[in-house]
Amino acid sequence: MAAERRGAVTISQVAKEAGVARSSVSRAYTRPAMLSRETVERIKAAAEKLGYVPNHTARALSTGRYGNVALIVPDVANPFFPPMIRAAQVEADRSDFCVFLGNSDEDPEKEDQLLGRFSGQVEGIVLASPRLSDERIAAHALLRPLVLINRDVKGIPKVLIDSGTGIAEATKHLADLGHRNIVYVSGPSTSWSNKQRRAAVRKASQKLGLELSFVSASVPSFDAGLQAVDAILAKGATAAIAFDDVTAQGILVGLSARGVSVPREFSVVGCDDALGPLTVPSLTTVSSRSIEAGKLAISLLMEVLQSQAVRDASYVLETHLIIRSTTDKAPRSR
Amino acid sequence: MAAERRGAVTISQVAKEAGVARSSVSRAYTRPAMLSRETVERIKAAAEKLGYVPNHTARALSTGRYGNVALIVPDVANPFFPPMIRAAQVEADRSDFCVFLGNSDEDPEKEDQLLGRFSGQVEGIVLASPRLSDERIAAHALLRPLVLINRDVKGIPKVLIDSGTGIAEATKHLADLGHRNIVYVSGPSTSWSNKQRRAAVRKASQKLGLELSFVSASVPSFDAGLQAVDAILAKGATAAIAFDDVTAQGILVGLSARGVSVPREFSVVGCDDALGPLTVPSLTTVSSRSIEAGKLAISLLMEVLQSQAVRDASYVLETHLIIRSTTDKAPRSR
DNA sequence: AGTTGACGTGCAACCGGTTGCACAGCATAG
DNA sequence: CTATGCTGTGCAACCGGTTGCACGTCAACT
Repeated sequence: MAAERRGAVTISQVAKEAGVARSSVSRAYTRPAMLSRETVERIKAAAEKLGYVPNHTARALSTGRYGNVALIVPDVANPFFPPMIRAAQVEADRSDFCVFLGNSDEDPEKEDQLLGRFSGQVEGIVLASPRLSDERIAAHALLRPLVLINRDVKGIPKVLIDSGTGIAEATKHLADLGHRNIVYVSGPSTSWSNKQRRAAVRKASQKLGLELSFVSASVPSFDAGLQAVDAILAKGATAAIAFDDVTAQGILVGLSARGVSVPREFSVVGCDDALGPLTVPSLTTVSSRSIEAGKLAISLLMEVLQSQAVRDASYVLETHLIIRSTTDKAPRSR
Repeated sequence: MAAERRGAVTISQVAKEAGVARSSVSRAYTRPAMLSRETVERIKAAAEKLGYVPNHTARALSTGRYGNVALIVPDVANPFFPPMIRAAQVEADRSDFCVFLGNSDEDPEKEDQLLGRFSGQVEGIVLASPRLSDERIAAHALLRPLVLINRDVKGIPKVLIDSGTGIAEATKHLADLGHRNIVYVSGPSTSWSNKQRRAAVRKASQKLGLELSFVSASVPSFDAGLQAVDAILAKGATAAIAFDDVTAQGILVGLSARGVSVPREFSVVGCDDALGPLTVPSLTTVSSRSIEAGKLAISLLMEVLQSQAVRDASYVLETHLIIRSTTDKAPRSR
């Protein structure tokens, strides 16, 4: 057959096989219209026979186009991200790009490092829910085209999931059910989404005359939710809105462990619809649109790469409340 | 302060500035011992002054060392994989490698494509739970160092999570609880893990004199589990062992929707411990060790890259049963 | 003093593609 | 029948590094 000797088939081997110059092989792939139909066919046939695959690295060297983009997320294991990652990957694939995935472990410094390491080998970067400072983000954006998800830094293109609308609906929903005293369980302090959600719940509570208090779960995780339960109950509230679904699930399990029945005695609302109907009882939450966000971020990045001009574009995706089974009428007394 | 976007500083500029040959600049970075202390310093100073950063891509082209590895999984969104991905990434980082992540969507053909696309820009590949045929895997292994997770192809290094031991324990556990008729809900037919688990449950059932039947959920997902419930109940069994936790969770929710109480009326066992204590009731399952597998696979790959010799190494990780709350005594009658 | 060899450096070929330019062949226009 | 213009192809330089080999220098050893 073909394709032995330490790795891949090169353009030269294909050229020899097809009896043409190397440049023609190259053109058969990059500008087939420049060649006669016949020649292109012959070259493709030879390539096929030998199992030729163009070498991205070599191409990148001469064109400056790497054909790679990077996606950096704070935590792959957080169910909010995998669907986004997948969508981004599919979208990148459509433009024939490969994706580097980086995981910052919710650590700004690690994020900074990853950005540095990647920027030498990709054409552009999508930074999802960054924990990094605005200044550092802006600095990196100078070196490489950058698109943000859920972060608003001036002059940098971004996709924002506006959970504010959904959170407002959630607050209203709780008020309608008779809750007068609620808790917002906040996420990472450097998270734009957290700030936004916090602000939205505060504003809506004021408007509706609800008593609102805060409990902090600095990292969005099941355990953080679990550990926040005592603090939540101490506030004397009858309902909680959590930063995200994962935290909410921790709260759910923590409440159950303390014998507090949901939704009879206590209502819980999540955010991001990352768990779907998987919890028991199934979680009332705010839709997330993370799939669209991933897709959009990549296509935005592709646009930026095409047009060179760094457009200061923003896409805002609105959200809404999804009512399932963890919210119900406020209990009579507490 | 040179070095803006396009016109990055090259080795030639540094060479000129320092008054040496390009090769010396190169050596100042790769083999400083070959040069006199003085020359190295002069070069480094010039580089610093111009803001030189070595070009990763160019280096890769001439050395064949890309500094990248790829990790391909069937489904990022399946909770079994993210911890593994993270562990792999951390381990790769230790050797200063970047990770490309590929998602095959459980599709052998997509997997084949990804392998082809990546192999041009990485030094080695870790293929987790592949759905591809042995032949294709072997073919790719010829082109690039390859390490498998949960797949046994002769002559290719691999990390296997032996869920057989855990599954055997699970079967015994059910038998001890008085179950006489159980179901194994199988996963993807091309999955090595599935074959292994299926074989283990069959063997243990025979030994213990249990009646065993099979229901197939071709893709391991929540929905597939949900949809398998009718078939499971039709078998007249009192307990089910599912291919994985995600499927088990679907089964759990499906049973609950049909008013079947777990574990009072029906027992369920998952596999992979991907969900931890997150389900309600919390799932009895088989430990997975996916984190170790990810880490091990990368370090194995690094060894292979170092030693060139393609060692036919296998690591086998044993598993055991984790008893939580979805298994209990078999009901009196059914 | 003449050899030897280690050391430091430069030359030039390569890695696998891309691309500006030259040129041959042929059809059409003058 | 010669000018003109296209079309299709090849040549060779280039992208930014790495590396085998050759060469010059100088100290140490016969």
